[in-house]
Amino acid sequence: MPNTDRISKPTSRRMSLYLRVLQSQLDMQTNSISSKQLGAQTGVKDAQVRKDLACFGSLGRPGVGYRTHDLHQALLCLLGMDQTWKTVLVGAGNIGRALLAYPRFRNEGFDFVAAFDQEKKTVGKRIAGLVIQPMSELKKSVKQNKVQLGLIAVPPDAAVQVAQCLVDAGIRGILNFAPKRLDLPSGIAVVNVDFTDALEQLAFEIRLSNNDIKVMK
Amino acid sequence: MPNTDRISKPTSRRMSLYLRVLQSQLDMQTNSISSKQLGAQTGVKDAQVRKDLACFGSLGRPGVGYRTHDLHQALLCLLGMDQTWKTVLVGAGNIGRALLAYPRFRNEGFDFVAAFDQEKKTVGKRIAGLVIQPMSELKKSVKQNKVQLGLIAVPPDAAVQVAQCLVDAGIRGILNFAPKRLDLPSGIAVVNVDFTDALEQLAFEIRLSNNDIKVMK
DNA sequence: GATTGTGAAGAGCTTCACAGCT
DNA sequence: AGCTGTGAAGCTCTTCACAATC
Repeated sequence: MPNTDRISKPTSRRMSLYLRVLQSQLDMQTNSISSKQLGAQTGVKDAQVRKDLACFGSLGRPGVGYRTHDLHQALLCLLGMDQTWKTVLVGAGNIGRALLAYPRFRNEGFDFVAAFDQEKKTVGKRIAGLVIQPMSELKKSVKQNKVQLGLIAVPPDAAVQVAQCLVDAGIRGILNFAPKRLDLPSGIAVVNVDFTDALEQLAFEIRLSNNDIKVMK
Repeated sequence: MPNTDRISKPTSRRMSLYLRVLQSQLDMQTNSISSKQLGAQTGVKDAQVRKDLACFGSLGRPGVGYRTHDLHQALLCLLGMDQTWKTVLVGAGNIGRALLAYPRFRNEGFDFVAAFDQEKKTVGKRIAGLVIQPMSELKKSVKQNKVQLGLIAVPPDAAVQVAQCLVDAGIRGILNFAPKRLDLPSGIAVVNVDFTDALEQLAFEIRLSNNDIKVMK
């Protein structure tokens, strides 16, 4: 039983990285993995890896490392990948449709039970096995199916309203692809994925390495 | 002329948030904005906003705030949005096609000059005004067009190879949508966008707020 | 009166280094 | 010998608080 109080955000992000390494290692029949190896494959220092994994108690064995199977199980459980998460998609535009079809989501326990869109043209179409429903059905569907997660892939102006609707319907967490800040009650988890943000970071970093930021009027 | 030495990663991320607020404010003819207002709309404390903006020198006026126009210009410039970035897409699957069609990219100065895919079925198709080319053309095209940015949206196993190819062709930065760590020479900027990561963070946060992490064998 | 810019304090994260275990 | 777990040191980021400015 991990001491979750001490798991910081940076740590939980790295946990995802460790999990990914473990998943590729499991196929290869490796019995153990050391903090050094894990670190090398994730770009993290070995001491940091050990600190991160300390929340699992004494999982590693000195002189050997961590049993891959046990560590994999522990990470799956910690990151909530040992259960199925009922999920809905709101917004079936280009991005939304790509997300619906993203095979990795289904493989990792995210079960899309419904998808919604405002456009009459889109409603009724079948994508990745789901028929797109009108927004008017959203609240009812989330409640009835006890959906826990919502993916928001609508234009920024609609995002706040959609989020509120999901929260009213009893959702627990939102993955937000709209470039818009969602100010939701505590108790509702929000993770933002913002493509423009990411590209701006990239442009900024390139300029930094160029020593190129001079023009500032 | 900002002192870029002191701009930390957390700060540059928030700069993107400030820029977004400014862009919506500009339309509304507001002359000035205070650190308090900026903070309220981004979820950042006012003192933090002022510290972040300190790299621009004395841009703000005590008692008044920051002139929206000047701040907007400064942020555009800092984040590299005052120029056009020649960009290629590698991988024209569901995600790749959605990215090509994402209108925000074009609006913010990212100019897609070419797109590539391995699948013969996909090559030759026209998406968002671009004809998908075979991978064999990638290196030549990047060199000839002096492309600076690459978007990688290929399966994880192919990502490393594609990245190497882009680097060899002289690219400056990579936005990586493949769930795979890219270990590239310093001087090449990499920003990762990992959907599975994001969903794992969400699942983890929900469990945290549930106080639900008990089972750990 | 309102707001900036910033030194100093506070909080948090990472790295070091080593005792202790296998 | 090799590796973990961890206290302590070092570093970075955030928040506070207030003099200076408009």
